[in-house]
Amino acid sequence: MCMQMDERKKKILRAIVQDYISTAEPVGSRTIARKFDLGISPATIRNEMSDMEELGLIEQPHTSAGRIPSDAGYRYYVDCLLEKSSIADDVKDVIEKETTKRIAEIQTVIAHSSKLLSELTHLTSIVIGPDKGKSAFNQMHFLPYEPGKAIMVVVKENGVVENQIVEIGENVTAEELQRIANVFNP
DNA sequence: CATACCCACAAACAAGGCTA
DNA sequence: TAGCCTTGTTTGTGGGTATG
Repeated sequence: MCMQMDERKKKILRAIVQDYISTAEPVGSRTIARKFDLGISPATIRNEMSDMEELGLIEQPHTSAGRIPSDAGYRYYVDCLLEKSSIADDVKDVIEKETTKRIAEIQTVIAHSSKLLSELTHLTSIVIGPDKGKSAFNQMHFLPYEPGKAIMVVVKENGVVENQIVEIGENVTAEELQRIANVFNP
């Protein structure tokens, strides 16, 4: 599932994704060297970035800009670089009880799932259903952005990755965000 | 052991794009 | 338009390895 890549490339890709998510600006080698303290020079980072661009993990908006994560880069980040946490047993029990109920209509299932998620998380829930010509999401992750806000990263089944800043509660922790995402993810 | 070669890395430089 | 930021390329250096 995750292509073989040395640890240094993984660190650089993680830095690019995290910095791009927080700034929404292309990330340069010098920026990475300065902000993430990887113990290597910008020139070395540039060489690694060049390799990762060949692999299709990052891309360059224009000649003199930094790099941004490609769809494949986001996918790799979500699948291979993000650490997943387990769901608490009591939460699992609630989900299992609710999901075994017989519900005939799809709209009711969606509404019911959304309501359950909101009750479990005390947050706004979002349901994305498959639509003609569009794809459903494959994985979802939330990344803390600033107090009261998080970045929602959605990886669709066709590999397309979308992200959006969403409002959350002031006191929601990163662990809680991860738990919410785990409810959606397989 | 001495030498040659390869590889990784860093520094310096030129060039292109963006912005105030 | 100047200054800044970024990239790609070139060059030099140091460490590891192979060979005679």
